[in-house]
Amino acid sequence: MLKLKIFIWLATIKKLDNSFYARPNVVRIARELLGKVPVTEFEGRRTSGRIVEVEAYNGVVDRASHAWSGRRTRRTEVMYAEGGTAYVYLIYGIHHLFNVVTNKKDVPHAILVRALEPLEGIPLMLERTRKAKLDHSLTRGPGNLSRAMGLYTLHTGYSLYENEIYIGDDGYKVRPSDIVATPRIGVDYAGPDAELPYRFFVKGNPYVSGKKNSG
DNA sequence: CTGACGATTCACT
DNA sequence: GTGAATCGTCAGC
Repeated sequence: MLKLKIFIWLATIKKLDNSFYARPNVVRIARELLGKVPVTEFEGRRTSGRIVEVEAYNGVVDRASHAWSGRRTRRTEVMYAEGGTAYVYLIYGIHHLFNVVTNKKDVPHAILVRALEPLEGIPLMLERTRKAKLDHSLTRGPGNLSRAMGLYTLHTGYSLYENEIYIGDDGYKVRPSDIVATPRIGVDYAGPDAELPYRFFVKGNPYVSGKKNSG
């Protein structure tokens, strides 16, 4: 019974494509990513989960963005790629953060995926994170979820239109009344842009990071 | 070449 | 609430 359900779900999940990622409004795309399903499949080992928290980074006009004022370095170069490209970078020398590049080539928009609810491959996620049993910390917070999904800096630049890393749409819809917008976490350096309501999460979901779920 | 530091997490008080 | 972990990146010399 469970196997049949999984089979049907696998057959119905549909990869998000360029018509989703290439649009101009990164804040809107971020909100729409809630409920979508990132999938990784490395060497036949598959993990996936449903997105419950994201943050939008609005390119050159956003002081919180790595691409603010057109900054273009070896690390951030991938942000200027076409929408549907993975941007994974290392922070604090420890954590790998998974982002999705949006908009067209040369417009460095990106969305940080901050939390998800695990779906497939939970045993593999536990193995990767060296956790003994499932709890909400498994995929809560951008560092934790990247580790659980097996995403590291070596994956930066990967296309999300291939089969190793992509984001699927299985038709699940988050109720608009359950979506909360707050300022982004950890961007105090961004001056007035630190106040922008570019973080979105699913109200009450236990995998959402932050102290009170409310920013 | 050097030094400061980060879109975080976790253990500890 | 505070501080340590840990290293690639980047600005400045």
